[in-house]
Amino acid sequence: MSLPHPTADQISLPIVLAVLGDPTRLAIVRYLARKEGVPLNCSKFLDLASKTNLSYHLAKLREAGVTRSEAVGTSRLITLRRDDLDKRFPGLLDSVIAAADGDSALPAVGTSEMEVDA
Amino acid sequence: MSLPHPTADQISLPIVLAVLGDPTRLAIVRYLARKEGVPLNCSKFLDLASKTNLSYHLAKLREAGVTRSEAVGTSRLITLRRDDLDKRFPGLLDSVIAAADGDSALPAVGTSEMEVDA
DNA sequence: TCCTTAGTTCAAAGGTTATTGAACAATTGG
DNA sequence: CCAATTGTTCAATAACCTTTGAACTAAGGA
Repeated sequence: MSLPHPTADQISLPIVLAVLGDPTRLAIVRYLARKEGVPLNCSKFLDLASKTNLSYHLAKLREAGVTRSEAVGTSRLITLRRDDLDKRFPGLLDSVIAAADGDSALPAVGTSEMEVDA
Repeated sequence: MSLPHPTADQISLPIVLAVLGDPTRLAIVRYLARKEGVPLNCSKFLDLASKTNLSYHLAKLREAGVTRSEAVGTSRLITLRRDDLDKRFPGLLDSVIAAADGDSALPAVGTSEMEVDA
């Protein structure tokens, strides 16, 4: 873990909610939840935003404590901080993801290129 | 119900999350959840923000579909739209409120003047 | 009718957010 | 070493958010 992350107890509910309130970031989190346990690099999200913009949104998610980013080579391996989020806000992440999955106004996550590699 | 409200299926998850991501609005929702069933007028929230500012935040909550505002005389009676939120996003509201209650960084809700009248 | 109470609307200010392209750094493979 | 790959930083822009005070509307009571 190379980049600055908040500790579990520094994670703030209003900030988490505000960060998840952006459609691009919510899509990133849904994507991560689908592939839970598998660290993904930024390029997996290039269909959601430009490279520059992704860097911005991924930093927001990391700073809020929603994701963990580890530098490996020239890549960043990104994972959901489910353990810390569940400890801090039990049930919240699951109900947000379930709500997103049930919201027909949001694009379905996990089509075509999700399966190109594991 | 006099003011414009979204229908249940117009309620958008990202908008709800973004709206709840503001500390003042989150406090209002916690307050409403504590007094669930009892319609509150705006003056009940004057310890959270100025009258003008409250008008702004309550409009945001109403437009997002989080609250219902009914005009009665010169008052607005405000209630949580728990029925619609639960139908649309099961468990979300409860986990947000529980998370807020468990977040020691947020001020405790429902002290002193909550009991002045029912 | 006049005043008070309850809340909204308006315009302005100041701040933050999202997005972009260009330039940059760092690692890795040839 | 050179070049490609991955991702970040910077500056700029446009949009949106929050907060404020002053002015306003609408209802209710004396």
